Amino acid sequence: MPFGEQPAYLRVAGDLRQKIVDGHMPPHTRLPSQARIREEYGVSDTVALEARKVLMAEGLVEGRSGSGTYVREHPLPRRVARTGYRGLGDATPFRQEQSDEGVKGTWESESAQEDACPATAERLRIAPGERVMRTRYLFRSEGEPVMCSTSWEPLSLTGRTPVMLPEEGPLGGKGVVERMAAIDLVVDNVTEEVGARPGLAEEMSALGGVPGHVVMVVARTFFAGGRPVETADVVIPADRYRVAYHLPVK
Amino acid sequence: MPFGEQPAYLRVAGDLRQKIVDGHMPPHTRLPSQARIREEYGVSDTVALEARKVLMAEGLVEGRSGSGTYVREHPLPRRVARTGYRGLGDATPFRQEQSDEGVKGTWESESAQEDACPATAERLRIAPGERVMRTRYLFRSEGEPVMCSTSWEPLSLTGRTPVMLPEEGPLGGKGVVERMAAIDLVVDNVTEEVGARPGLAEEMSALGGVPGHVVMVVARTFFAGGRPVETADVVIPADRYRVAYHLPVK
DNA sequence: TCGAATTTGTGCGTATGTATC
DNA sequence: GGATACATACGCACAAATTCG
Repeated sequence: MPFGEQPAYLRVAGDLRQKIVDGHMPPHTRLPSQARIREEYGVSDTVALEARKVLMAEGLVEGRSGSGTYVREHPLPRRVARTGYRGLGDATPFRQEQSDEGVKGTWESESAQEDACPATAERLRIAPGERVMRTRYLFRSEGEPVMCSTSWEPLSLTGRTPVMLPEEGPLGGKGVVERMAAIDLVVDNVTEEVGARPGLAEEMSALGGVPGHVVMVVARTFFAGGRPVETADVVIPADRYRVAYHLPVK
Repeated sequence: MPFGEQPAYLRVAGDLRQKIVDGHMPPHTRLPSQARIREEYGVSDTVALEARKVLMAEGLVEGRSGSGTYVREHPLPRRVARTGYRGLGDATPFRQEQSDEGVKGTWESESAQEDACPATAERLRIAPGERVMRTRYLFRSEGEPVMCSTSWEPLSLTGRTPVMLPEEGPLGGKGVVERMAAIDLVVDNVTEEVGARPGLAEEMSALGGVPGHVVMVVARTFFAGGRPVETADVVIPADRYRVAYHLPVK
């Protein structure tokens, strides 16, 4: 390989990538077969294979054994979890999207008491093993599952109050801010930490994707007077959505 | 290959992975060399190579040419891009981290003029093809590359002013807010849209990873009086970092 | 329905360049 | 400089899946 040049398989991958992002090879187009690549670029079988592997790892194409290698759809991600928390009832990212963009949303939930695991305990600043209310959500937009989340609330705060179960009673489904207000806890701060990783098989089957697709995980914690009152992990498929924040400067 | 068995390279990779997560091979341990693997598992050179590639793609190990393949530190994700934009000079996520966590950071940059592509034009609310200043950054912390970004500023705002080049002149490297203040543009708002996807080969080689590792992309736009003055894509490896936001409620 | 051709995916052996020790 | 080790590259073989006549 001549001096200062990039490896052949990256050069081939780069050329094919260009044609994909340029639109010369729209989604569902079949890439040249390994043999064709070998001929067209004058490279070996190994180089053609490695080039395809790079594009597959990047999620741009998908190999179908016996058939070919195809350009995948790259859907325009929609915004979700638009923040600013400008009003009551904006408690979950989903309810926000609902109000912000007029999307009809529905959700299912399931609550149960459990002992706080160490990670949850640290986020809620309680002792590990203390009782918490865990609620799992699956949010849908027009019937399609779009994200799921798990939230935890310390029972030392909500136990034996009307808002102990997030989705039941007069304030059921109203969001953390309103529910906590009902028991004289003024939610005034929230932290969100956004991470990303390959989706687990469980999550992706619930969200209608395939394992290995990238998901974003928003670890959100609500505070009332410096004290954590709820924390949640929101799992969002990254190929369809973005998490948007709007902040003042200074 | 016998019936119902997984590929040899996955079997070898699985065995090595077990030893790593079990703690039998703690961080900084050197893996058996390709030749040793070939002998110990009775497989070919290719299989040993593919097995190492799997572990590298999973981020568990890191190959150092001429030296060996080493178990990587288990990366507890650190916070980055802590927001709130509480003060001047907090213009880039990196500079924030610098001030927030006392991390010594350095960066390289390279600026050039170009025509705005349609996507950039929309974000800056200018006409496609209008001239912009593009600046590419690679940020390092203690020598290690941690994130990279590309920013665009309309030359209709900064052209023929002392702050046209972000990293030169008296305000070079001072951040968007201060630089724009110097030409009487008061930056008062910022939007950040967080997405995630598999990293491209180019990005990951710059960031010390391999293609396919998950990255987060923060699309940030600064506004002055409702008008976009700078937009940037910040690429952050998701296995090592999280993007943290702290927001008031209401 | 069968079978041939194509294509991906896996696997083997080898050779060479280059970084590190 | 020499030995070691990774990284790239070439050429080949075969199984499984798919496509198509």
